[in-house]
Amino acid sequence: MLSSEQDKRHRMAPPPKPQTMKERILETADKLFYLKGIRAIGVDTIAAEIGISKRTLYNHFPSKDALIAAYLERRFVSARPSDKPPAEQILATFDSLERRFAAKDFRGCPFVNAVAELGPADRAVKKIAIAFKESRRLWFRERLTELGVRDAEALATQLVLLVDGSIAQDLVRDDPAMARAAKEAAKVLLRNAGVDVGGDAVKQVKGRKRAPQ
Amino acid sequence: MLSSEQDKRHRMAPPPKPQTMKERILETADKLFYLKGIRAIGVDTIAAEIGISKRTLYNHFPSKDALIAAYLERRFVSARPSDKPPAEQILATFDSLERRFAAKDFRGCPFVNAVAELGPADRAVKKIAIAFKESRRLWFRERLTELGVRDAEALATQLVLLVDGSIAQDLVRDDPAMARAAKEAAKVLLRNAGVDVGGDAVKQVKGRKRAPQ
DNA sequence: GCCTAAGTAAACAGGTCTGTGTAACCAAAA
DNA sequence: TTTTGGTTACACAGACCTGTTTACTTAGGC
Repeated sequence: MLSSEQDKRHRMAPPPKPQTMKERILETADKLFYLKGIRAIGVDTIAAEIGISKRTLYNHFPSKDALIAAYLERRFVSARPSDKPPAEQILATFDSLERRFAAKDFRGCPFVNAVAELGPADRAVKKIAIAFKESRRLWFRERLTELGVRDAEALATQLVLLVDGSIAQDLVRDDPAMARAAKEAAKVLLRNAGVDVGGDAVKQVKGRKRAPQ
Repeated sequence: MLSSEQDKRHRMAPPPKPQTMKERILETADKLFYLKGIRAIGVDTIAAEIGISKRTLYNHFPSKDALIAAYLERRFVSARPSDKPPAEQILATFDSLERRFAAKDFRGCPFVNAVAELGPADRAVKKIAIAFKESRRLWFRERLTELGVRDAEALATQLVLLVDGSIAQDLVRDDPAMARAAKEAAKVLLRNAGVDVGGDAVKQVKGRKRAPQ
């Protein structure tokens, strides 16, 4: 007989369930952990927020620790490649920071927060936090090397200090201007290293010259 | 144990007591809150560490929240006056940071940690954290003004970013070199503002010149 | 000697947390 | 049909938390 009901395989539109249960749990855990704090949120709260039973949550993650680890790993997204010139990419980092600060759901660096909350004894958390910080430092270093900066290693570290400093300051002060201050400081440091960041004369540049933009 | 003398100091209190019970509670709370985290330490643990009953603790502090507030206020020590030239004072800040990073009991900024742990909803904690950050910024600004720096306001903010950035980085990486990196960045920023920090030519200085100690 | 203040010990109330156990349910697959 | 697997609802264990209560002890000051 011809089926009066629709083909079961393509029956419903994705809107209600576009993602798997595991993803839904992770997404909700991310939101709550980040916004309210890892220790402040219990697994009950997460399950209730999604509307599932706690048992289901534990069917997907063996423990809260595993959920925390998955949360941090999910936050560890690598930067997308960009075709903009390296100096612009570096400075754009701070613009992006400023935008994030302005959002009302910004609550500092999830990795720093996790280490602060869970303490240094939690090796798993610390390990991924270190990996994240190092990856960002390497990202800066790569761009600086591209720019021909002599001591890219040291300058990358200094830029990272500005990033984390502005994040910490914004966390307590809620002042997106911290990102702009960091950007200005970064410009000075870059200029001092011979990078052309526009707006001012440069002491001396390594032989290679870059076309503006 | 090594604490036979220390024990005496606590036990056999000479007429002018070396410290009152309230101070002992605060000192212990400070150590544990800072090292292990505020949420990780219960009042029982603090009382047990001192060897007093929980009731005694509650006789001195009406609630754990009050103890937390007292802990943070105790951490809020203002800098001692110094007769060294301002530029040296500023740079010495980073040397002091490096020394603190090297100590094994360093665990980041207690105010940032408290905000990260307790969340933005805890207004009392956030308030004192903001006050502390602002006081440090003003300390920098004062010295910069003394040095005749034009935009002391902006530069003070940038120096604060370096301080907090190195603290955050050291918290996750345990790398005291972060303080040195911050110091080098600070030197560049100061030099750029016309301050003589030694070791390099200065673009242009405001009329006032300081004797190099 | 007596009184007061402070501390001790231990239980307790009422709450939260993580994680498990159990029985029922429901839909799709075999 | 029966089976299977994911889910729900709910109770529960065991631990820990803040804060209180009760009853007892101790040390000085009068």
